[in-house]
Amino acid sequence: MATIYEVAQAAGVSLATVSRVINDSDKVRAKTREKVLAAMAELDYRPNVFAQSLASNRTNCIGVLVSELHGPIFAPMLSTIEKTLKEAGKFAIITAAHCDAEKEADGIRFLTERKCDALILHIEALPSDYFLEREESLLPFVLLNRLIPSLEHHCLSLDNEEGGYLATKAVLDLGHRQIAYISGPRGWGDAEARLAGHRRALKEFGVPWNQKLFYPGDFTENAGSEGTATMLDAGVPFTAVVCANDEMAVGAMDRLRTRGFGIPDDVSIIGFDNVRWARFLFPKLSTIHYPLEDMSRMAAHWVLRHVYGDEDLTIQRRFAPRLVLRDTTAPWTAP
Amino acid sequence: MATIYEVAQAAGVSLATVSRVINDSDKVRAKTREKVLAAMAELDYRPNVFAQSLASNRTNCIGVLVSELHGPIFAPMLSTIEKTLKEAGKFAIITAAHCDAEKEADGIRFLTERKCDALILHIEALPSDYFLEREESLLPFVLLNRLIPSLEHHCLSLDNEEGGYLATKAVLDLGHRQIAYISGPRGWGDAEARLAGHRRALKEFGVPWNQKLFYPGDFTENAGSEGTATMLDAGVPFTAVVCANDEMAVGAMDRLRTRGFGIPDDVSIIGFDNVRWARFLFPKLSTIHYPLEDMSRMAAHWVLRHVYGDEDLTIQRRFAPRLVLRDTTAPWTAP
DNA sequence: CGCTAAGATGAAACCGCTTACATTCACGCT
DNA sequence: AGCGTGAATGTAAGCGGTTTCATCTTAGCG
Repeated sequence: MATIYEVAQAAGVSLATVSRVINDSDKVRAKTREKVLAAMAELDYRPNVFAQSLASNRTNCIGVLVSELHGPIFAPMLSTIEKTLKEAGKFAIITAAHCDAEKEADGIRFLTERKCDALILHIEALPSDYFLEREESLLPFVLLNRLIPSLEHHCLSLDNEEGGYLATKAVLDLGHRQIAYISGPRGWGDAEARLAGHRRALKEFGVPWNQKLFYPGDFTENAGSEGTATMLDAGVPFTAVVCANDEMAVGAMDRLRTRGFGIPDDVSIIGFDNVRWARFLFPKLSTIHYPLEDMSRMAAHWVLRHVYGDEDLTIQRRFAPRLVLRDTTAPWTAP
Repeated sequence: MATIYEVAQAAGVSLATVSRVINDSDKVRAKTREKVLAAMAELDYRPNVFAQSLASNRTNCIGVLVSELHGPIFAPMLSTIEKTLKEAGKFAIITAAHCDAEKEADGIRFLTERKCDALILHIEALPSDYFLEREESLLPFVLLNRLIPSLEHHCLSLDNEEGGYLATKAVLDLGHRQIAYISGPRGWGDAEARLAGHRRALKEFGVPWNQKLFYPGDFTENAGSEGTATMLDAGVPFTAVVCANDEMAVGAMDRLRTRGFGIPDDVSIIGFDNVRWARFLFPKLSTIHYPLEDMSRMAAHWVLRHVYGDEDLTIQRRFAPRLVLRDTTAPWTAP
């Protein structure tokens, strides 16, 4: 592979000049630039990324850390981030941390070692303090889907509470009053916020909280199924089940069906996230739309704006969920 | 950030020695090693990846090129590859090429510029010749899901023909004789092979080919839906539809349902791929299992074996699809 | 036509590490 | 004690760029 030195020779200039045309910033006479470009083309020259990064201490890489590479949330997220960055000539370095605090810290360390210009983080386990303590020392970072009070500038987040509210309000508006709820893991920000929204809706409609219509799930299909069975067996009848994500809604649907309930004739179901396959289900799943692509794109824009100085980009930090009514929800009418 | 030089000073040795303990290969006296490690810990030293790569011309990075980062095939594939490599202390650099020959070539160029130690490629558009011409000049590479005759060593592939055969045979075995087929894009290797398997099964059972029971799709849900409508309108009755992937099967199911057909009572459906949500559907989708995780892991192993010399790994290059019978297929009995 | 200043180019010092080769060290033997 | 030897360590030359600063052009102007 040709080096900058050979290009310089071929073009009859010094390496400094070649370097200048590579970083097409400095003043190089048009004629000289031509010569150099010609030589570069001739030799099929490609700058050595490592030498560049070593010398310049810049990498044009943005580190992206997520819990998993697969899954209906992360995969589209990565896809959007990568695409947006690539369009801006930047490159994403992706790593997975598997919802483990230590691995998340490792991941951040890894990306830092790689001298990324910035970090886009979807943190699941690391406490907010981690970032509060490091606001200054860490590379520039955006947190996707977390809202840390005094760090708002770094946070892009979905209003999960509002989403939880919208989901439950949707079935309340349809006349349901006996509503079961399957939550995400207790203690997780998203899950708690969605639950809080649920409770707010109940309160607003004057429906008392009933512990027997609550099941603490873990966002898996299995939890949806088990939770439904448990609540069915608890003896308190319900006409709707609100799930904190679509995955659990699938489990709930399946279990209800095997127990002989019609959806939505006997029981309405609503999920959360609006993952791609939600509309593949039968009946098509009503759910809360999580503007995942918008948020992912915005994370990339945040970096382009704040790290690379693209002033044209406007940054939105707070995102609103949206109700998507499909076929698993129906009005409730007294039998 | 501390440099190797400072570590050397702190430990009272030369940088060469520090370098030796970093690459813990060479003979360093145990006591010296201790001193150096202590100094490294003391200074919280992290080697500069770029300086290392520049000097050594090795990166510990494996380039991975796929069509998309999202989707039920690519996301799990990336996830598995990344995980396997990480466990071996290697790192994946991931890039997407969006099914475009030029972008695929760009992607390979990109990964080559980054001086990856090897390439794992899921190529969609680039012709086999590209690789035949470059077998020598390219970085070590594995092709996922393509079988190029004289390049078998580089190819991991699924027996798509056999998969196509199994799918159609499954419904034939159930007594169906009027079988519609929705294929993938004509000209794509996978799609053509699956179709060939379908035809082989038909022939084996003495069922004549009927052009009206064939619809050339494109692997999208919409194609499944449109294809089904088209064939329904063609006037040739059918009792089963075999789809070249699960996505199209969803479309087919939906369309059949809106036209008033029961699944599987009136029409059986079988897909291909066994994507994660296939069992979320109702009825649960019968399909052909694509051993995606096995193949992805094997791609990582190929690299560990052939590039990093891990002799313990055995490499399997050919993978067999497997029939997964669930609830969308039922025996056909004359009305 | 000569002088000046701005603009274009070049020389050389780094960036932080690896590695071939030279040097030193420690130790067993005669 | 002196020597030979292999192992441990040090020296210094890159790896391929960027960037500061000095030097050389060039054009404009009196």
